[in-house]
Amino acid sequence: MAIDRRVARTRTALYDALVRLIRVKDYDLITVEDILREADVGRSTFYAHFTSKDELLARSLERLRALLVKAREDGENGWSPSRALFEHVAEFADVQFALAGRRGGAIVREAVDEVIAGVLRQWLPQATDIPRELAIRQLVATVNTTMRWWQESRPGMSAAEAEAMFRRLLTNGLPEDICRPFLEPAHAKPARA
Amino acid sequence: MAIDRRVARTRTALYDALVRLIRVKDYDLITVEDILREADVGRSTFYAHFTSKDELLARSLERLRALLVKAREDGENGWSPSRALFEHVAEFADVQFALAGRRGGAIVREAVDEVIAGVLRQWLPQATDIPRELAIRQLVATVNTTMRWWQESRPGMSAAEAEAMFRRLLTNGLPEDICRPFLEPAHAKPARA
DNA sequence: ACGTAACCGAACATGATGTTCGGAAAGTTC
DNA sequence: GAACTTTCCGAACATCATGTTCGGTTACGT
Repeated sequence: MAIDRRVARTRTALYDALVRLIRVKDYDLITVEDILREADVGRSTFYAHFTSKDELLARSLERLRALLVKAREDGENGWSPSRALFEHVAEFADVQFALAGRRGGAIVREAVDEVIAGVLRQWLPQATDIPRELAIRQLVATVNTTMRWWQESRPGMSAAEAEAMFRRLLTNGLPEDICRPFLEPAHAKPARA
Repeated sequence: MAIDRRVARTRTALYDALVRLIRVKDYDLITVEDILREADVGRSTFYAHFTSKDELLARSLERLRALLVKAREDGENGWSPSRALFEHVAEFADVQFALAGRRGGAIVREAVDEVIAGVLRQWLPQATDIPRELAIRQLVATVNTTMRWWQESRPGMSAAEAEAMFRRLLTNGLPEDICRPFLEPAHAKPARA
């Protein structure tokens, strides 16, 4: 009693269609009808499987979760999960678009964050020093930040380099001298720039 | 030739209404009509001032920008801009709601990030070590992460404590031992590398 | 007090969402 | 491969939010 071929077909058609569209236009400007047209699926069929576009997105991100889990289990190329993630994004660099758009980008990033946070909750040990949930969120945010910066400001950079930047940011933090104007009161300041 | 009282009145009425609503319901479930009702403003009037709900949000966040700039200039209480920001959020703790909601939360957070990034771009010096834009984004992301964690997981914590946590995260980064499962391949399981 | 600019609100066009339903077209089982 | 079951289709429909228009009213500035 396996799953009906038709449902599998329909669903992946929808997943693929969404991804294809997301590369080309801001997520929240994509209408359900766009997806229907792209996937060549009937309207009522869509709502038989998903309650909304957002649910489709969330469900289609199961693939990302799977990729992360697999990357850790296989240890392919001796890569860390972190490295695997960056390499993956390098391959599908057009996803940049998904993370870029203002309104839509925020929504997609949020969903991606949730997936990554999910796997990290299973992987990371109890923190000794810092509250665990905070550590997880910070880690996720740093991934997100680095990726976005990489894709937007340094699209030429290799995945390896980007990942190195990420590690540094994550485990060293930011140099204090850069942050000073935010972390210190304004007094001891020479001339205003 | 000052600004017509009516326009000032209308605008602040709309700003206030939006903030009031945002505390109570997810940003993207708020309709323009909700805002109109809450602010007691006519439909056509709204569109005479703003092109969309999102623009209203962005413009109303001018207040936040002003607060940050002022906090730095005054150096009130000898507080750093960072501290001032956390204190401010403590006062209006209900804003937590704005940052929480999934869809709407992501949008609001994005808009807030943009404001903070904007002021930091004027404050932070050239980075020696790390690309400036990356540093800015990382700083903003860390503020965001800490705030959210504070409001969601440790609502009782004082602004001072939360800000201390923020500084630590920002300038020290995360302890490596926590991150290991993400940064190392799964093989090298035995402790120590 | 007068002229002007802003506000109101109802009406309208547009376009997206989500539901319903009968019939066609798989798929699955024996 | 026939019978039974599930899914898919697609058109029609109700609903709701958006954004625009316009004539009439109100309140501002000088």
